Amino acid sequence: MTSSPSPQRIRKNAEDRRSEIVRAAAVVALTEGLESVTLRRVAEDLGVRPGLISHYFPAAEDLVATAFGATVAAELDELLPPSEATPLERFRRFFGAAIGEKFDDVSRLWLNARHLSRYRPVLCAEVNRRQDDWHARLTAVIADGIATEQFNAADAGVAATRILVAMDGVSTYVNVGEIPPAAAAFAVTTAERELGLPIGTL
Amino acid sequence: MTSSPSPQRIRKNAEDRRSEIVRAAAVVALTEGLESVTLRRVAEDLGVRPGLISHYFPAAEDLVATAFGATVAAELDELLPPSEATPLERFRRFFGAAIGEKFDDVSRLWLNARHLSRYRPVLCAEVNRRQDDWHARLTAVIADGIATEQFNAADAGVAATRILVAMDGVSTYVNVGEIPPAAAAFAVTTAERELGLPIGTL
DNA sequence: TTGCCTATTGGTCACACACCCAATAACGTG
DNA sequence: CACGTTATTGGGTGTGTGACCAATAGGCAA
Repeated sequence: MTSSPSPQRIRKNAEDRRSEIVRAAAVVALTEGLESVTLRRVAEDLGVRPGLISHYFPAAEDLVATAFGATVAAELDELLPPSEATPLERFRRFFGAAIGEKFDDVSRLWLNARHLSRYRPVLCAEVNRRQDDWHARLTAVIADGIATEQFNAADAGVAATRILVAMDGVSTYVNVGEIPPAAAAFAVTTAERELGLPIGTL
Repeated sequence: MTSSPSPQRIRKNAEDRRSEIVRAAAVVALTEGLESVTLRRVAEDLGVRPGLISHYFPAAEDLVATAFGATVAAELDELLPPSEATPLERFRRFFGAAIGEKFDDVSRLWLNARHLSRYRPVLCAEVNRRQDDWHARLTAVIADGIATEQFNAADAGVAATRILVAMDGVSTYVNVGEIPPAAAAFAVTTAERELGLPIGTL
């Protein structure tokens, strides 16, 4: 006698169920990629029928975009949180956290999303939104540093853009073997140069 | 009366047929993405049965990797051909050609391949190979420039890596709307700095 | 010309996907 | 307690994929 397949249906509050779905989708997105975020896959993880996911996300693409957005927003808050610390300290924290296994997963996710944006307009819009969030948050920190004369840069927005481009360039290699040291250091080096900091500060 | 579906079978030399298949797959890869390189799709483009593609590429993944490799190799030869020109001229030609619609397609392809490498080991190996080709070719040009004192850089290989990372960073945005000017200029700026050239040289 | 090799066909199989819909059961409200 | 809303199920449809295979026919060599 196998354990009962628990055909009991548990009815939850709509909002709770929805966020539960998004959370499960986000886990799949982060660990296995956005292509693996399917109605079946998420339903299976939640021990629920695929039709239920369809009920909350009539178009599967919306779930994918939402899962991406939720994951990336959480990561931004973790890497560059609102804080009383000095801009320099915040940057140190930022680059300190931006290494290691977990960050690689997020890099993979960005790469994934940027490629998939080619085919999925909803995801594309979400990527643009989150990209702008990052740029704005980074620009604010840099502007603060310029105002307090800890940084030396002509234009905070331009500096933010360049730092982000450098980071995106490095994370491009996340799926293809080892990242050469010269490439890995490029992001930090770029930041130090753009912010007018001595080498080795960050 | 529709035109006859031409059920006549044309038997070609194996090598010719094979390269014909790779060429068709490369076109699909460049215009519609590596995910669209399927047995059926390529067969349809050639007016042939899917089984025939299977005959030449028993594993579909091999065709995908081959199509990517062929496309990228051709692009490298076009952008950075063996030449009698000076290193500076070759760089000017390089960045001159590295803009416009066609190059965007190649950027998309790289992004595509780098993401897909996450799941497909054969493609991953091919990406690494082509990446090394690019790095080697670029390093050679830079080393030439250093030897003839047109460039000023400590390490040709490191300079090449940094320039490539910057370019990859910029091309990251190819699928997501407009590329901000500050980002677009970053690749050229990086090259000028790494090669010890005055701004605006390239 | 005969006969072999294999390029090529035509079809099938199993799988995974999104989407749709009718039936059902849980929950809140009267 | 009865009723209506809706979260949830179960199943079906259509499409796309790679892989596999037996039968066929084109071309080359003896």
